[in-house]
Parts: sequence; C-alpha cells; structure tokens
Amino acid sequence: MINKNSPIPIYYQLEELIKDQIEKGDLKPGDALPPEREYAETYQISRMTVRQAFTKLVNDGYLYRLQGKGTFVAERKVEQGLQGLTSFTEDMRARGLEPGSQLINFEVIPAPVRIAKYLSIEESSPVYEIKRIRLADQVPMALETTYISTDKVKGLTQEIVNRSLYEYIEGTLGYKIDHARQIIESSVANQIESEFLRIQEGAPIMLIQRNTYLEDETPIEVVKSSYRADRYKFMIDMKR
Amino acid sequence: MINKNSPIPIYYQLEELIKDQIEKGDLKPGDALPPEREYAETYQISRMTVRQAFTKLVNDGYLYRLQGKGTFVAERKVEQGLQGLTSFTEDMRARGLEPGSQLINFEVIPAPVRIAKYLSIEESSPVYEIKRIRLADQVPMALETTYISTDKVKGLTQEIVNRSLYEYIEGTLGYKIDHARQIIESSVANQIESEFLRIQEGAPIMLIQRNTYLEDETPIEVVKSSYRADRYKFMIDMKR
DNA sequence: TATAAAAATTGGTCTAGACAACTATATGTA
DNA sequence: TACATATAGTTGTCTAGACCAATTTTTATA
Repeated sequence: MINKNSPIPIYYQLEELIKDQIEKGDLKPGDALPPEREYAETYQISRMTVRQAFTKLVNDGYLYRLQGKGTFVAERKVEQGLQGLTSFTEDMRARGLEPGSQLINFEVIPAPVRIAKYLSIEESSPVYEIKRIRLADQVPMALETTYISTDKVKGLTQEIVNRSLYEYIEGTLGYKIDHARQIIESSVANQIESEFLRIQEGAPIMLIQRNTYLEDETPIEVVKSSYRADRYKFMIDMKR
Repeated sequence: MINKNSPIPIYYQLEELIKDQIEKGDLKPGDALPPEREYAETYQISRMTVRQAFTKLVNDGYLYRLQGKGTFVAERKVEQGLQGLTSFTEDMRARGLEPGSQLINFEVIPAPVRIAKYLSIEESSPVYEIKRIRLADQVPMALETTYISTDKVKGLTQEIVNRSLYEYIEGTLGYKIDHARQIIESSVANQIESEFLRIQEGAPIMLIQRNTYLEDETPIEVVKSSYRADRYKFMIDMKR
C-alpha cells in the first residue's frame, strides 16, 4: 500500500490511498477514520507524516476533524477551487453533457486597450484572439473569446487549441496556473450573440469573464464568455 | 512578539505577526520573507512550527513558496472562501457602498416542498421566512428571502435579524458555519421583482441561491436573492 | 442505581534534529 | 571569457518522541 522507498512522498501516497477508499465507498460519508496513531503504527511511519496527509485532505474538503472524537469523512467533497476553470470540457462532462467546440476565429491581433490592461502588456502588442462556439450535446451553450499574449505563450496553433489549450500551457510550456478571478453578470443577448447561440435577441444571458494568473500574479489569459441562461447555471461550492 | 507561554499557539501568533507585517506594508508583494530557519532561530522555536504557520498562510493565499529560492508575499491575497457570503453587509462595504436593509416580511410558515428538501426537514415543518430589500447607497440592490428551520435556529426575532443573523447563529447558538453552495443564474425581472427593485419588468436580474451548511453537512439556511444586473456583478477569486 | 472521579482515547501543538531536492553563487579550469 | 564543478542556502520530507486539550469510557463511590 505505502512504499517508503518510493520517490513519491509518503504523505502523498497516504492521501491518495484515503481518497481512493472514499471514492470506492470503503469509507462512507460520516465514517470515522482509524486514529492517526493507528495509521502511524500500521504503516510504520511517523504520526506527523500521517497528520500532513490528513491536514491536506481536511483543507481539500474530504475530511473533518473533531478534537477528542476523531477524523471523519465529509458528507460530500466540497468542490472548491477552479472547478470548470480548467476547461469548458470538464465542466460539461461534470454536468453529464457531451462537450463540443466550433472554432470560428483564430488570429493574432493588436491587443485592445482593456485586454492589454488585463494581460499587463502594452496596448496594441500582439495577442491571440480565439473565438469559439461551445456546444453541449450538439447545442450551442456559450460564445467564448480567449485572449493570450503571444509573448507569454509562444507557438500556439489552431490545432493545439482544438486539442487542449491548458495542457499546452501547463504541460508543454511548463507554466503553473495558480488562480483565477471570475466576474459574472447578467445581461441580454445582442444581435451577434443571439445568432451564434440561436436564441432570441433580448433573451437573458450570463456573461462570465475569467482572468487566469500564475503564482506571481502574471496574467496568462483572459476569457470572455456569453452563456445561454436557459441552459447554464453557475454553481460554486465554498469553504470557510 | 512571540509569547511561548501564551495559551495561544505559537504558529498562530506567527501567522498573525506576518499578516500584520503584510497589511502594514513592512512586507510588500513580491518580497522574500526571511528563511524558515531564521524565524526558528530568531524566536527560538522549532522550524516545524514555523512551517505550520507558513503553510497556513500559503493555503490562505498570503504567501507562496519556491523550493530552493524562498517564500514570498503573494501579489494580492486571493479572496477565496465565503467572501460576501457571511453577509450582504460586508459584500457591499467591500465594494465601497453603504449597505442598508428593509424588512418587508418576517414570519413562520410551513416549509414549501423545495425549501424543506434543501433544509433536510419534513415538508410543512415550520421555518422562518425573512424577506428583505437590500439597499446599497439607499438604492435597491436585491430582493432577498431567507429560510431557516425553527428547530435548528431557535428564538429568532425580527430584532436579531436586523442586527446580525450570522452573529446570532455562530456566536449565540454556537454553530460553526463551514461551507456553502451557491447557484447563480441569469433571468429577467417579473412584476414583483420589478416593483421592489424599481426596475422595468423584463430587465435583466441575477438570481443567487445560497445553501449554507455545517461541517457535517447539516443545512442551516437557504437564501434566494434577486439582484439588479445593472448594479451588481458577482466576483470570485479561486485558487487551484 | 446514580453520580462522580479516574483512565483511556483522540486530535492539537511542539521539539530538535536528519537528509533530500532544488536554486543560486562562488570557484576552478580550459 | 566561457563553462563545468563545487559549495552554500533554501524549501520539502520525515522521524520519534513529548505534553496539552477535549471527549469518551471505565471504574469507584455514595
């Protein structure tokens, strides 16, 4: 179960082990876990190492601790963090819908003033502008425009965008996306939106702008989306 | 600075000390903190204790670590968690607006079926229904209805609601609110909403439903709000 | 039996190290 | 000078305990 000679940290192995048990149902919501000291004894590791794993799982919403009583499986994992942020694709799959995408524009343009500000670059410096219709079960769900600086993300192609933009940024380029700010507002569809989304002009839509950053606050991308309000609700779980 | 004989944990004292330095500007975004070993030496505490404080501050978005380089002050604190969740009041203040409230209904009613489901109680068991118009700089911002089980939260009065509902639930009753789920959707104002919010019927509004829970997933309250889209944007920062 | 006291159990905090992994800097060499 | 190498500094992981705080269980007592 736990390999002490592995280069993978012990606390991380234990984390995954417990998460597996929760997902497989061996540990059910409300169940008490064996005490920390028992894990330490069982796997012949230090209790502090066990606590390191537990603490991470508590922060991630899998467990909660009660002093003097024990450590318990949370009722359901609180989906905090960038759920749906990593990709439209994952968001739709989580909703049980089949994601699709239709590229309608891919070009390099001089950055509009507001986009330049969000990306912390000079006005009119080159940025990729990627316009897509996002589909769910073959029906238009959102109209999405992504802006990325050509300086920060080099060598972007249409083909990469169609495969997986995030995989390219994080995997190939080695950036580590750390956090994002989203601004959500209600509006009504204008003529362009109504055409692409196949809804009436004036129908309610949800505008979502997402700015993505690295650890040191370097902006990586700006995404502006218009979602059909009749098909999309924004859900978010938050932990104190 | 650090009192080792205090009943307040050392790691917590150190946390507060560093947060203070960040807020006072002694530590600026991007600055490297003194190394962990130096803190340990300076305050004559164990490095593991220093790490416990650092780790918490990293999780909370105040700091970030780079192996081999050091620990740095984050560019700005990522406001993750229940920002604006604790109260409309705080949300408005953070936006530089003067919050106000106008109670339009306070009564105990039999729980409607959907509310009962959300609160995990029997249909028609008694719940408080609290309807308020929320004001920002004296202008209507949202129409808000709160449902709370009379069993779980006893002795609620109009006066308490006007003062601070959360303070009563957390302070007086000793519940510890742990997490919440919010569902956000776009819509257009119906006749009732348009009257209370002083907007045209059909104008865009943002519907926000918030379900609040304790650690063990006991539901505490359900809040349904209709915000004026022309005055309100929902902002959220997320950390990976 | 009912109550109070003691003991056991569990998570919370803390120590004083050790070595690994990674980064930056100084040093030596071609 | 340019490049490889050694060295020092930093965070990352881990140990084997210790004692504290809160809760539960057991035991003793009235």
